[in-house]
Amino acid sequence: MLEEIDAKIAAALAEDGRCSYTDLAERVGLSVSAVHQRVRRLEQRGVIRGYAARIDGEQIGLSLTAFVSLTPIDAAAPDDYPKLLAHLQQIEACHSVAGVESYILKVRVTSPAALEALLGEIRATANVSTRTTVVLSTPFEDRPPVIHPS
Amino acid sequence: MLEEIDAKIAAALAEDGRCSYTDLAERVGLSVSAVHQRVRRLEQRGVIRGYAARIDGEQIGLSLTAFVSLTPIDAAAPDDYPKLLAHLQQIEACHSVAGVESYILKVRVTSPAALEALLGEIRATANVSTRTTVVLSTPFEDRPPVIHPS
DNA sequence: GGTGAAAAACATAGGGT
DNA sequence: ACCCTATGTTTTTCACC
Repeated sequence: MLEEIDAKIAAALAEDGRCSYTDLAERVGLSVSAVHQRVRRLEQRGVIRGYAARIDGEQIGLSLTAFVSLTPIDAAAPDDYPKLLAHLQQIEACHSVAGVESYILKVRVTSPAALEALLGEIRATANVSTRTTVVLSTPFEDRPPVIHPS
Repeated sequence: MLEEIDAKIAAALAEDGRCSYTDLAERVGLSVSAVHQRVRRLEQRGVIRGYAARIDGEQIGLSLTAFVSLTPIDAAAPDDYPKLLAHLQQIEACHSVAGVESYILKVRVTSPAALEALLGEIRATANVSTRTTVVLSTPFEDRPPVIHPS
């Protein structure tokens, strides 16, 4: 949880990751160096885990997004699936979930053929059965979180 | 699709959104101004849609993540659900999907009570039934996409 | 598309309150 | 924790190839 000024800073950077310290300082009413110090503390504390350009998948040929749910085939512990799957770079996210299935993956690929190949690799790597939900369109995504103070 | 140098630049910025033009220039072997120009073109073309700080949800009190699937209750066209739902800031992403359900939302809230309240708002706003899958842990998330040239 | 150089803006570290 | 100042870097623009 964040104190009010830190919340404002984090919110501003979540929205515009390249916002200058000078801008931030004006917005929150502190000096540039005070803001700089606060940002570094937010980074050290792990509140800010890094910065990223938001890339449009379509424009770089990743036109197919899907959610893939995993169900273990034998009763082996699914605890290390993430480690097994991490090398597959088409997997953008991996969530352990409560429900009939154990994990939900979000994947992005160039084509149905690439999806088929990826699913094969996932099944082979982790010994799971998969259920895939294809994304048709994405009205919005990656919206910055609401950051409330205190 | 991107030409080789643009692909390198986009990949570098996807990984570190605050990477300086000076650094980028060294990596790709061009002058600072050439790189600057290319980045601006990538931004204009919409390949780079912005920059964001990666915020750790846990650390700002958003300790509960879930996927919410929507099924329309009457046969009304679900085309404008996204517009209806956009004002709910706890919804981080909204995907239209192929499958039994029409949409998948990714939501982040502070508590089970907040999730309950949010689901009520979603149902009331969009006239849908919901199916919710709670995230237990997230081994990885927001990994930068693989950007291949050409 | 690309370069290089100059001006303006910014980041960063140090010392003081 | 914050402010101010000084210094080095980075961003940005522009004239030219």
